[in-house]
Amino acid sequence: MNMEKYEDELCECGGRFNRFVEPRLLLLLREKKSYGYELVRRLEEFPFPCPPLDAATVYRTLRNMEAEGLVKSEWETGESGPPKRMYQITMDGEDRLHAWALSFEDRKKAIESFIERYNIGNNK
Amino acid sequence: MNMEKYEDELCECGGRFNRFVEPRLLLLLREKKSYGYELVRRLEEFPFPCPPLDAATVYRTLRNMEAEGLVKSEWETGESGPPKRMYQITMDGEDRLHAWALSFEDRKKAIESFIERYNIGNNK
DNA sequence: TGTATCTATATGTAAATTACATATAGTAAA
DNA sequence: TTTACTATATGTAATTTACATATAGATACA
Repeated sequence: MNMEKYEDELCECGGRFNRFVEPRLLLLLREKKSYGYELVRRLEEFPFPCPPLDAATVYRTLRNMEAEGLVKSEWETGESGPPKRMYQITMDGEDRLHAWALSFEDRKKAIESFIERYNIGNNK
Repeated sequence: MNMEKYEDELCECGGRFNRFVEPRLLLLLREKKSYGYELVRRLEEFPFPCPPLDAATVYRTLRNMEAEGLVKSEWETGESGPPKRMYQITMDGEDRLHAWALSFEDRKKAIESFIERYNIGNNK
């Protein structure tokens, strides 16, 4: 654990990992079809206290999700700009999103209980 | 991403990583001095929706935390049983715990907003 | 025309977190 | 004496994410 890095950049987001890339992408794609470049920016709509995800992570996660059958894609050539790989959510993807939502309820309770226990012993 | 594994074992805890080992250990050690073997069991007091952490992770995390100055340890030989490495939290550790608590507030809000946005588009 | 910027996707590599397997050794109980 | 419990530790692998870099078409602008 390199904690200089941790302290400088990451403590404000409550840990480096678990940025919830998959559930956020699934939720955005349930709302409408989209593609990597756009999703990078739409991910910032969520008030996750983290710096923006880099594009590489988003592109790679989408490809992995497609390999699992959570989303599917096809190339779309518009009037302007380079072609986009358009993604849409599948039924398996909606099921996975539902599982994420359920687990988030539990996680919320866990965080609340941590905060409460922290406050009990806090003198400052 | 190996999602067979994910689905079988991990979806119920909202993701494999970010088990919050460090903040939970810091909170337990602020309450009282303790040692690895005991902490493994005390970690289960938290209602984190996850399977228990294995001992190896706890021992290794404690050593890493000591290398960062968040805790300090000394051997303690009791009347019975093998000697224990007793840990206590340092001032740096208390500061880190405070930073964790603050970030947990943000994370709670992020999770709430995710759940809310999920429910808006949910028809089931 | 050239060049810089924006759009868009992709791969290589490394670091950080955690899981699983295994090793060691003293102690207690059957 | 064999088994189980207490207690710590290391090796290795999988998973998630960060950072660097590459490619290439489209657009703006000098």
